[in-house]
Amino acid sequence: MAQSFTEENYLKHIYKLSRKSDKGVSTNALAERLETKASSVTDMIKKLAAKKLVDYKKYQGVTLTNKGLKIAVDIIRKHRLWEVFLLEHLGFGGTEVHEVAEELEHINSPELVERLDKFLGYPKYDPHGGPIPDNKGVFPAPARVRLNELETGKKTKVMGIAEHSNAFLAHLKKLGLELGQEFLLKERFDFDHSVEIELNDKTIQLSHDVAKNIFVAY
Amino acid sequence: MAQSFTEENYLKHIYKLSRKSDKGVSTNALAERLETKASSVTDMIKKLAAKKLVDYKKYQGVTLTNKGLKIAVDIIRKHRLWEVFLLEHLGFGGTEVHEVAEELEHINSPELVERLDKFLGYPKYDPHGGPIPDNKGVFPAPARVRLNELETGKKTKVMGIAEHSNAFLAHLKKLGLELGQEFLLKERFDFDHSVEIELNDKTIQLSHDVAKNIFVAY
DNA sequence: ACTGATATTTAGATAAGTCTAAAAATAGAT
DNA sequence: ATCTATTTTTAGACTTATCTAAATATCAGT
Repeated sequence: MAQSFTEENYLKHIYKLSRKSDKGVSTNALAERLETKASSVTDMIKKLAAKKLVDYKKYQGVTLTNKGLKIAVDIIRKHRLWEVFLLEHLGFGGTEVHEVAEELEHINSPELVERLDKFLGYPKYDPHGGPIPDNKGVFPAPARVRLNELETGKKTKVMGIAEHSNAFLAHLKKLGLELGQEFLLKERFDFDHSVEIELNDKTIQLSHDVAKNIFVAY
Repeated sequence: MAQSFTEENYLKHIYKLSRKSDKGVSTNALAERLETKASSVTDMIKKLAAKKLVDYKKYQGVTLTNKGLKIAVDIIRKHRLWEVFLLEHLGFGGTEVHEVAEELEHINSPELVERLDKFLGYPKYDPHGGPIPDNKGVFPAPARVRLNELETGKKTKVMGIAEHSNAFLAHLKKLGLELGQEFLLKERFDFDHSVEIELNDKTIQLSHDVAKNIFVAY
Protein backbone atom coordinates (compact mmCIF):
# COMPACT_ATOMS: atom_id res chain seq x y z
CA MET A 1 0.00 0.00 0.00
CA ALA A 2 1.98 2.97 -1.30
CA GLN A 3 1.57 6.45 0.11
CA SER A 4 1.31 9.59 -1.93
CA PHE A 5 3.73 12.45 -1.55
CA THR A 6 0.98 14.37 0.21
CA GLU A 7 0.05 11.62 2.63
CA GLU A 8 3.68 11.20 3.55
CA ASN A 9 3.96 14.88 4.32
CA TYR A 10 0.95 14.78 6.58
CA LEU A 11 2.38 11.82 8.45
CA LYS A 12 5.75 13.47 8.81
CA HIS A 13 4.31 16.67 10.23
CA ILE A 14 1.92 14.85 12.53
CA TYR A 15 4.96 13.07 13.86
CA LYS A 16 6.96 16.24 14.36
CA LEU A 17 4.11 18.10 16.03
CA SER A 18 3.33 15.19 18.29
CA ARG A 19 6.88 15.36 19.66
CA LYS A 20 6.14 18.77 21.10
CA SER A 21 3.29 17.69 23.31
CA ASP A 22 1.87 14.34 24.20
CA LYS A 23 -1.68 15.25 23.21
CA GLY A 24 -3.12 14.55 19.80
CA VAL A 25 -2.10 16.97 17.08
CA SER A 26 -4.71 19.65 16.41
CA THR A 27 -6.20 20.30 13.03
CA ASN A 28 -5.22 23.96 13.07
CA ALA A 29 -1.63 23.27 14.05
CA LEU A 30 -1.31 20.87 11.14
CA ALA A 31 -2.95 23.30 8.75
CA GLU A 32 -0.47 26.00 9.71
CA ARG A 33 2.50 23.66 9.37
CA LEU A 34 1.39 22.39 5.99
CA GLU A 35 0.35 25.81 4.77
CA THR A 36 -3.11 24.64 3.95
CA LYS A 37 -6.62 25.08 5.36
CA ALA A 38 -8.11 23.33 8.35
CA SER A 39 -10.87 21.88 6.21
CA SER A 40 -8.34 20.24 3.93
CA VAL A 41 -6.61 18.79 6.93
CA THR A 42 -9.81 17.27 8.23
CA ASP A 43 -10.41 15.61 4.87
CA MET A 44 -6.94 14.15 4.72
CA ILE A 45 -7.03 12.99 8.31
CA LYS A 46 -10.16 11.02 7.55
CA LYS A 47 -8.42 9.41 4.64
CA LEU A 48 -5.39 8.51 6.72
CA ALA A 49 -7.68 7.15 9.44
CA ALA A 50 -9.42 4.96 6.87
CA LYS A 51 -6.00 3.57 5.96
CA LYS A 52 -5.25 2.95 9.65
CA LEU A 53 -2.28 5.28 9.59
CA VAL A 54 -3.67 7.59 12.27
CA ASP A 55 -6.14 7.37 15.13
CA TYR A 56 -8.75 10.05 14.90
CA LYS A 57 -11.80 11.08 16.85
CA LYS A 58 -13.66 14.15 15.77
CA TYR A 59 -12.55 17.32 17.52
CA GLN A 60 -9.90 15.36 19.43
CA GLY A 61 -6.86 15.71 17.21
CA VAL A 62 -4.85 12.92 15.61
CA THR A 63 -2.12 10.55 16.71
CA LEU A 64 -0.13 8.16 14.58
CA THR A 65 -0.77 4.43 14.67
CA ASN A 66 2.24 2.14 14.68
CA LYS A 67 1.87 1.80 10.97
CA GLY A 68 1.76 5.57 10.47
CA LEU A 69 4.65 6.08 12.86
CA LYS A 70 6.79 3.68 10.90
CA ILE A 71 6.21 5.58 7.69
CA ALA A 72 6.83 8.95 9.35
CA VAL A 73 10.10 7.79 10.87
CA ASP A 74 11.21 6.38 7.55
CA ILE A 75 10.61 9.76 5.91
CA ILE A 76 12.72 11.41 8.60
CA ARG A 77 15.42 8.83 7.98
CA LYS A 78 15.46 9.55 4.27
CA HIS A 79 15.37 13.29 4.77
CA ARG A 80 18.37 13.26 7.09
CA LEU A 81 20.40 10.84 5.00
CA TRP A 82 19.90 13.04 1.97
CA GLU A 83 20.92 16.07 4.00
CA VAL A 84 24.17 14.37 4.91
CA PHE A 85 24.76 13.65 1.24
CA LEU A 86 23.92 17.17 0.12
CA LEU A 87 26.06 18.87 2.73
CA GLU A 88 29.02 16.56 3.00
CA HIS A 89 29.35 15.31 -0.56
CA LEU A 90 27.78 17.90 -2.80
CA GLY A 91 28.98 20.89 -0.83
CA PHE A 92 25.65 22.57 -0.27
CA GLY A 93 25.46 25.37 2.26
CA GLY A 94 23.51 25.15 5.47
CA THR A 95 20.04 26.38 4.69
CA GLU A 96 19.61 25.68 0.98
CA VAL A 97 19.59 22.00 1.69
CA HIS A 98 16.26 21.72 3.34
CA GLU A 99 13.91 22.17 0.44
CA VAL A 100 15.86 19.82 -1.78
CA ALA A 101 15.77 17.17 0.94
CA GLU A 102 12.02 17.77 1.21
CA GLU A 103 11.76 16.47 -2.32
CA LEU A 104 14.29 13.68 -2.08
CA GLU A 105 12.74 12.23 1.07
CA HIS A 106 9.78 11.06 -0.98
CA ILE A 107 11.77 9.00 -3.44
CA ASN A 108 10.46 5.51 -2.91
CA SER A 109 13.18 2.88 -3.07
CA PRO A 110 14.24 0.96 0.03
CA GLU A 111 17.29 -0.28 -1.82
CA LEU A 112 18.34 3.26 -2.67
CA VAL A 113 18.09 4.25 0.98
CA GLU A 114 20.15 1.29 2.14
CA ARG A 115 22.83 1.94 -0.42
CA LEU A 116 22.89 5.63 0.34
CA ASP A 117 23.19 4.88 4.06
CA LYS A 118 26.14 2.60 3.38
CA PHE A 119 27.73 5.11 1.01
CA LEU A 120 27.53 7.78 3.70
CA GLY A 121 29.08 5.46 6.29
CA TYR A 122 25.92 4.85 8.35
CA PRO A 123 25.83 8.30 9.92
CA LYS A 124 23.98 8.62 13.24
CA TYR A 125 23.28 12.34 13.06
CA ASP A 126 22.62 14.73 10.25
CA PRO A 127 24.66 17.94 9.92
CA HIS A 128 22.11 19.86 11.97
CA GLY A 129 22.51 17.31 14.74
CA GLY A 130 19.23 15.52 14.04
CA PRO A 131 19.43 11.83 14.93
CA ILE A 132 19.01 9.43 12.01
CA PRO A 133 16.88 6.37 12.73
CA ASP A 134 18.16 3.05 11.38
CA ASN A 135 16.25 0.94 8.88
CA LYS A 136 14.21 -0.57 11.72
CA GLY A 137 13.10 2.89 12.78
CA VAL A 138 15.29 2.96 15.89
CA PHE A 139 16.91 6.27 16.80
CA PRO A 140 20.53 6.27 18.02
CA ALA A 141 21.14 6.74 21.72
CA PRO A 142 22.29 10.34 22.01
CA ALA A 143 25.97 10.84 22.77
CA ARG A 144 25.06 14.47 23.11
CA VAL A 145 22.94 16.70 25.21
CA ARG A 146 21.42 20.14 25.13
CA LEU A 147 23.81 22.82 26.34
CA ASN A 148 21.45 23.81 29.13
CA GLU A 149 21.80 20.29 30.55
CA LEU A 150 25.59 19.99 30.45
CA GLU A 151 27.61 20.15 33.66
CA THR A 152 29.65 23.34 34.08
CA GLY A 153 33.40 23.17 33.66
CA LYS A 154 33.24 20.78 30.72
CA LYS A 155 34.98 21.23 27.43
CA THR A 156 32.63 20.33 24.61
CA LYS A 157 31.72 21.10 21.03
CA VAL A 158 28.69 21.98 18.94
CA MET A 159 27.09 18.81 17.61
CA GLY A 160 23.88 20.23 16.24
CA ILE A 161 20.94 22.49 16.85
CA ALA A 162 17.30 21.96 17.71
CA GLU A 163 16.00 25.12 16.11
CA HIS A 164 16.51 25.88 12.43
CA SER A 165 15.12 29.35 11.90
CA ASN A 166 17.27 31.68 9.84
CA ALA A 167 17.31 34.09 12.75
CA PHE A 168 18.80 31.48 15.06
CA LEU A 169 21.31 30.33 12.49
CA ALA A 170 22.44 33.89 11.88
CA HIS A 171 22.72 34.49 15.61
CA LEU A 172 24.92 31.44 16.11
CA LYS A 173 27.09 32.43 13.21
CA LYS A 174 27.61 35.84 14.67
CA LEU A 175 28.59 34.31 18.00
CA GLY A 176 31.07 32.05 16.24
CA LEU A 177 29.18 28.92 17.28
CA GLU A 178 29.47 26.98 14.03
CA LEU A 179 28.95 23.26 13.84
CA GLY A 180 31.99 21.50 15.34
CA GLN A 181 33.18 24.58 17.22
CA GLU A 182 34.85 23.64 20.50
CA PHE A 183 34.35 25.66 23.67
CA LEU A 184 34.29 25.51 27.45
CA LEU A 185 31.14 25.78 29.55
CA LYS A 186 32.30 28.00 32.40
CA GLU A 187 29.26 28.79 34.45
CA ARG A 188 25.50 28.59 34.71
CA PHE A 189 23.47 31.35 36.35
CA ASP A 190 20.58 29.88 38.24
CA PHE A 191 18.32 32.91 38.28
CA ASP A 192 17.74 32.93 34.50
CA HIS A 193 19.48 29.71 33.45
CA SER A 194 21.78 31.61 31.15
CA VAL A 195 25.30 30.23 30.66
CA GLU A 196 28.77 31.61 30.18
CA ILE A 197 31.12 29.95 27.72
CA GLU A 198 34.65 30.53 26.52
CA LEU A 199 35.64 30.07 22.92
CA ASN A 200 38.67 31.37 21.06
CA ASP A 201 39.78 33.28 24.18
CA LYS A 202 36.55 35.21 24.37
CA THR A 203 33.98 34.83 27.09
CA ILE A 204 30.35 35.18 26.06
CA GLN A 205 26.93 34.82 27.62
CA LEU A 206 24.14 32.72 26.16
CA SER A 207 20.52 32.93 27.24
CA HIS A 208 18.64 29.83 28.28
CA ASP A 209 16.70 30.00 25.02
CA VAL A 210 19.88 29.80 23.02
CA ALA A 211 21.55 27.18 25.21
CA LYS A 212 18.65 24.77 25.14
CA ASN A 213 18.67 24.75 21.35
CA ILE A 214 22.31 23.78 21.00
CA PHE A 215 23.33 20.13 21.11
CA VAL A 216 26.81 19.49 22.46
CA ALA A 217 29.05 16.47 22.95
CA TYR A 218 29.28 15.05 26.46
CA MET B 1 6.14 28.03 -14.84
CA ALA B 2 6.80 24.71 -13.15
CA GLN B 3 5.88 21.40 -14.74
CA SER B 4 4.22 18.54 -12.96
CA PHE B 5 5.79 15.12 -12.75
CA THR B 6 3.25 13.92 -15.30
CA GLU B 7 3.82 16.73 -17.77
CA GLU B 8 7.55 16.12 -17.62
CA ASN B 9 7.02 12.47 -18.41
CA TYR B 10 4.93 13.30 -21.42
CA LEU B 11 7.59 15.68 -22.70
CA LYS B 12 10.35 13.15 -22.16
CA HIS B 13 8.55 10.43 -24.04
CA ILE B 14 7.51 12.73 -26.86
CA TYR B 15 11.18 13.56 -27.20
CA LYS B 16 12.28 9.95 -27.22
CA LEU B 17 9.66 8.86 -29.71
CA SER B 18 10.36 11.79 -31.99
CA ARG B 19 13.98 10.60 -32.30
CA LYS B 20 12.78 7.45 -34.01
CA SER B 21 11.07 9.17 -36.90
CA ASP B 22 10.94 12.77 -38.03
CA LYS B 23 7.16 12.90 -38.13
CA GLY B 24 5.04 14.09 -35.25
CA VAL B 25 4.53 11.59 -32.45
CA SER B 26 1.21 9.76 -32.67
CA THR B 27 -1.30 9.68 -29.87
CA ASN B 28 -1.37 5.89 -29.76
CA ALA B 29 2.39 5.54 -29.66
CA LEU B 30 2.50 7.87 -26.71
CA ALA B 31 -0.35 6.08 -24.99
CA GLU B 32 1.48 2.78 -25.28
CA ARG B 33 4.74 4.24 -24.00
CA LEU B 34 3.10 5.90 -21.07
CA GLU B 35 0.86 2.94 -20.32
CA THR B 36 -2.23 5.05 -20.47
CA LYS B 37 -5.17 5.52 -22.84
CA ALA B 38 -5.23 7.49 -26.05
CA SER B 39 -7.97 9.73 -24.74
CA SER B 40 -5.86 10.69 -21.76
CA VAL B 41 -3.01 11.50 -24.08
CA THR B 42 -5.19 13.77 -26.17
CA ASP B 43 -6.23 15.68 -23.07
CA MET B 44 -2.69 16.13 -21.87
CA ILE B 45 -1.43 17.14 -25.29
CA LYS B 46 -3.99 19.91 -25.37
CA LYS B 47 -2.81 21.10 -22.04
CA LEU B 48 0.83 21.06 -23.14
CA ALA B 49 -0.11 22.88 -26.33
CA ALA B 50 -1.87 25.56 -24.29
CA LYS B 51 1.40 26.01 -22.39
CA LYS B 52 3.31 26.25 -25.67
CA LEU B 53 5.40 23.20 -24.87
CA VAL B 54 4.25 21.26 -27.93
CA ASP B 55 2.85 22.01 -31.36
CA TYR B 56 -0.34 20.16 -31.98
CA LYS B 57 -2.89 19.92 -34.75
CA LYS B 58 -5.75 17.52 -34.35
CA TYR B 59 -5.10 14.08 -35.81
CA GLN B 60 -1.59 15.17 -36.86
CA GLY B 61 0.51 14.10 -33.87
CA VAL B 62 2.67 16.29 -31.66
CA THR B 63 6.14 17.78 -31.85
CA LEU B 64 8.03 19.62 -29.15
CA THR B 65 8.47 23.39 -29.26
CA ASN B 66 11.87 24.76 -28.33
CA LYS B 67 10.56 25.35 -24.87
CA GLY B 68 9.30 21.79 -24.56
CA LEU B 69 12.51 20.40 -26.04
CA LYS B 70 14.56 22.21 -23.46
CA ILE B 71 12.59 20.67 -20.64
CA ALA B 72 12.73 17.20 -22.17
CA VAL B 73 16.49 17.36 -22.63
CA ASP B 74 16.92 18.55 -19.09
CA ILE B 75 15.00 15.53 -17.82
CA ILE B 76 17.29 13.27 -19.85
CA ARG B 77 20.26 15.06 -18.38
CA LYS B 78 19.04 14.52 -14.86
CA HIS B 79 18.11 10.92 -15.51
CA ARG B 80 21.53 10.05 -16.83
CA LEU B 81 23.44 11.92 -14.18
CA TRP B 82 21.52 10.06 -11.50
CA GLU B 83 22.25 6.79 -13.26
CA VAL B 84 25.95 7.52 -13.12
CA PHE B 85 25.61 8.20 -9.42
CA LEU B 86 23.59 5.08 -8.72
CA LEU B 87 25.86 2.77 -10.67
CA GLU B 88 29.27 4.21 -9.97
CA HIS B 89 28.87 5.46 -6.44
CA LEU B 90 26.08 3.48 -4.85
CA GLY B 91 26.98 0.18 -6.50
CA PHE B 92 23.63 -0.54 -8.06
CA GLY B 93 23.44 -3.30 -10.65
CA GLY B 94 22.64 -2.69 -14.29
CA THR B 95 18.90 -2.94 -14.60
CA GLU B 96 17.61 -2.00 -11.15
CA VAL B 97 18.75 1.53 -11.69
CA HIS B 98 16.25 2.64 -14.22
CA GLU B 99 13.12 2.95 -12.15
CA VAL B 100 14.91 4.77 -9.36
CA ALA B 101 16.32 7.23 -11.88
CA GLU B 102 12.80 7.66 -13.25
CA GLU B 103 11.87 9.12 -9.89
CA LEU B 104 15.02 11.11 -9.26
CA GLU B 105 14.89 12.80 -12.67
CA HIS B 106 11.88 14.81 -11.53
CA ILE B 107 13.55 16.36 -8.51
CA ASN B 108 13.42 20.03 -9.25
CA SER B 109 16.60 21.85 -8.22
CA PRO B 110 18.98 23.29 -10.80
CA GLU B 111 21.58 23.74 -8.10
CA LEU B 112 21.35 20.09 -7.13
CA VAL B 113 21.92 19.06 -10.72
CA GLU B 114 24.93 21.31 -11.12
CA ARG B 115 26.49 20.08 -7.91
CA LEU B 116 25.79 16.48 -8.79
CA ASP B 117 27.33 16.96 -12.23
CA LYS B 118 30.44 18.39 -10.62
CA PHE B 119 30.57 15.65 -7.99
CA LEU B 120 30.45 13.04 -10.74
CA GLY B 121 33.24 14.75 -12.67
CA TYR B 122 31.09 16.10 -15.52
CA PRO B 123 30.54 12.73 -17.19
CA LYS B 124 29.72 12.77 -20.91
CA TYR B 125 28.03 9.39 -21.09
CA ASP B 126 25.98 7.37 -18.68
CA PRO B 127 26.92 3.76 -17.92
CA HIS B 128 24.66 2.51 -20.71
CA GLY B 129 26.49 4.74 -23.12
CA GLY B 130 23.75 7.35 -23.31
CA PRO B 131 25.17 10.82 -23.98
CA ILE B 132 24.57 13.36 -21.21
CA PRO B 133 23.64 16.85 -22.40
CA ASP B 134 25.32 19.76 -20.60
CA ASN B 135 23.41 22.41 -18.70
CA LYS B 136 22.74 24.29 -21.94
CA GLY B 137 21.11 21.20 -23.41
CA VAL B 138 24.01 20.43 -25.75
CA PHE B 139 24.88 16.77 -26.28
CA PRO B 140 28.56 15.77 -26.37
CA ALA B 141 30.09 15.00 -29.75
CA PRO B 142 30.30 11.23 -29.80
CA ALA B 143 33.81 9.81 -29.41
CA ARG B 144 32.18 6.50 -30.13
CA VAL B 145 30.32 4.79 -32.84
CA ARG B 146 28.02 1.83 -33.35
CA LEU B 147 29.93 -1.40 -33.85
CA ASN B 148 28.38 -1.92 -37.29
CA GLU B 149 30.01 1.34 -38.40
CA LEU B 150 33.55 0.72 -37.12
CA GLU B 151 36.37 -0.10 -39.55
CA THR B 152 37.58 -3.70 -39.43
CA GLY B 153 40.96 -4.43 -37.88
CA LYS B 154 40.48 -1.96 -35.05
CA LYS B 155 40.96 -2.68 -31.41
CA THR B 156 38.15 -1.10 -29.41
CA LYS B 157 36.00 -1.45 -26.32
CA VAL B 158 32.36 -1.46 -25.31
CA MET B 159 31.28 2.07 -24.43
CA GLY B 160 27.55 1.54 -24.16
CA ILE B 161 24.47 0.05 -25.70
CA ALA B 162 21.53 1.45 -27.62
CA GLU B 163 19.04 -1.20 -26.60
CA HIS B 164 18.20 -1.88 -22.98
CA SER B 165 15.87 -4.88 -23.00
CA ASN B 166 16.64 -7.56 -20.46
CA ALA B 167 16.95 -10.04 -23.31
CA PHE B 168 19.68 -8.00 -24.97
CA LEU B 169 21.51 -7.38 -21.71
CA ALA B 170 21.46 -11.09 -20.91
CA HIS B 171 22.71 -11.91 -24.39
CA LEU B 172 25.64 -9.54 -24.09
CA LYS B 173 26.50 -10.89 -20.69
CA LYS B 174 26.58 -14.40 -22.03
CA LEU B 175 28.88 -13.31 -24.84
CA GLY B 176 31.20 -11.67 -22.34
CA LEU B 177 30.56 -8.22 -23.79
CA GLU B 178 30.30 -6.28 -20.56
CA LEU B 179 30.71 -2.53 -20.40
CA GLY B 180 34.38 -1.64 -20.83
CA GLN B 181 35.30 -5.01 -22.36
CA GLU B 182 38.07 -4.66 -24.95
CA PHE B 183 38.08 -6.62 -28.17
CA LEU B 184 39.25 -6.64 -31.78
CA LEU B 185 36.94 -6.21 -34.75
CA LYS B 186 38.31 -8.80 -37.19
CA GLU B 187 35.94 -8.91 -40.08
CA ARG B 188 32.60 -7.78 -41.47
CA PHE B 189 30.57 -10.02 -43.76
CA ASP B 190 28.86 -7.98 -46.42
CA PHE B 191 26.05 -10.32 -47.25
CA ASP B 192 24.36 -10.04 -43.84
CA HIS B 193 26.45 -7.32 -42.19
CA SER B 194 27.35 -9.62 -39.35
CA VAL B 195 30.78 -9.12 -37.75
CA GLU B 196 33.47 -11.29 -36.27
CA ILE B 197 35.29 -10.16 -33.16
CA GLU B 198 38.00 -11.54 -30.95
CA LEU B 199 37.92 -11.19 -27.21
CA ASN B 200 39.79 -13.09 -24.53
CA ASP B 201 41.29 -15.35 -27.22
CA LYS B 202 37.89 -16.44 -28.45
CA THR B 203 36.48 -15.56 -31.83
CA ILE B 204 32.75 -14.95 -31.97
CA GLN B 205 30.19 -13.83 -34.51
CA LEU B 206 27.70 -11.03 -33.92
CA SER B 207 24.65 -10.40 -36.05
CA HIS B 208 24.02 -6.98 -37.53
CA ASP B 209 21.20 -6.52 -35.04
CA VAL B 210 23.55 -7.03 -32.15
CA ALA B 211 26.42 -5.00 -33.62
CA LYS B 212 24.33 -1.95 -34.36
CA ASN B 213 23.18 -1.76 -30.75
CA ILE B 214 26.67 -1.70 -29.28
CA PHE B 215 28.57 1.56 -28.94
CA VAL B 216 32.34 1.25 -29.14
CA ALA B 217 35.31 3.60 -28.82
CA TYR B 218 36.94 4.72 -32.05
C1' DA C 1 -14.59 7.90 -54.73
C1' DC C 2 -16.15 4.59 -51.55
C1' DT C 3 -15.68 1.38 -47.73
C1' DG C 4 -13.88 -0.86 -43.86
C1' DA C 5 -10.27 -0.70 -40.49
C1' DT C 6 -7.68 1.96 -37.56
C1' DA C 7 -6.45 6.14 -35.13
C1' DT C 8 -8.00 10.01 -32.74
C1' DT C 9 -11.02 13.02 -30.40
C1' DT C 10 -15.07 14.21 -27.61
C1' DA C 11 -18.24 13.79 -23.80
C1' DG C 12 -19.16 12.62 -19.42
C1' DA C 13 -17.55 10.27 -15.10
C1' DT C 14 -14.21 9.34 -11.29
C1' DA C 15 -10.63 10.06 -7.59
C1' DA C 16 -7.29 12.97 -5.11
C1' DG C 17 -6.43 17.06 -2.96
C1' DT C 18 -7.70 21.47 -2.32
C1' DC C 19 -10.80 25.63 -1.38
C1' DT C 20 -14.74 28.85 0.68
C1' DA C 21 -18.54 29.51 3.47
C1' DA C 22 -21.51 27.91 6.79
C1' DA C 23 -22.66 24.85 10.67
C1' DA C 24 -21.41 22.44 14.83
C1' DA C 25 -18.59 21.37 18.79
C1' DT C 26 -15.43 22.73 22.35
C1' DA C 27 -13.13 25.56 25.85
C1' DG C 28 -12.72 29.58 28.78
C1' DA C 29 -14.63 33.35 31.40
C1' DT C 30 -17.85 34.90 34.20
C1' DA D 1 -24.45 26.94 33.84
C1' DT D 2 -24.35 29.85 30.14
C1' DC D 3 -22.34 32.78 26.76
C1' DT D 4 -18.82 33.87 23.58
C1' DA D 5 -14.72 33.09 21.02
C1' DT D 6 -12.22 29.69 18.89
C1' DT D 7 -11.59 25.37 16.74
C1' DT D 8 -13.18 21.89 13.93
C1' DT D 9 -16.19 19.77 10.73
C1' DT D 10 -19.43 19.60 6.86
C1' DA D 11 -21.22 20.70 2.37
C1' DG D 12 -20.49 21.88 -2.10
C1' DA D 13 -17.30 23.36 -5.72
C1' DC D 14 -12.84 23.35 -8.40
C1' DT D 15 -8.50 21.32 -10.63
C1' DT D 16 -5.60 17.65 -12.40
C1' DA D 17 -5.13 13.47 -14.48
C1' DT D 18 -7.30 9.69 -15.54
C1' DC D 19 -11.00 6.40 -17.54
C1' DT D 20 -14.94 4.28 -20.71
C1' DA D 21 -17.85 4.60 -24.43
C1' DA D 22 -19.29 6.86 -28.34
C1' DA D 23 -18.37 9.85 -32.26
C1' DT D 24 -15.42 11.37 -35.88
C1' DA D 25 -11.39 11.64 -38.85
C1' DT D 26 -7.76 9.47 -41.57
C1' DC D 27 -5.79 5.88 -44.37
C1' DA D 28 -5.38 1.87 -47.56
C1' DG D 29 -7.35 -1.00 -50.91
C1' DT D 30 -10.29 -1.51 -54.44
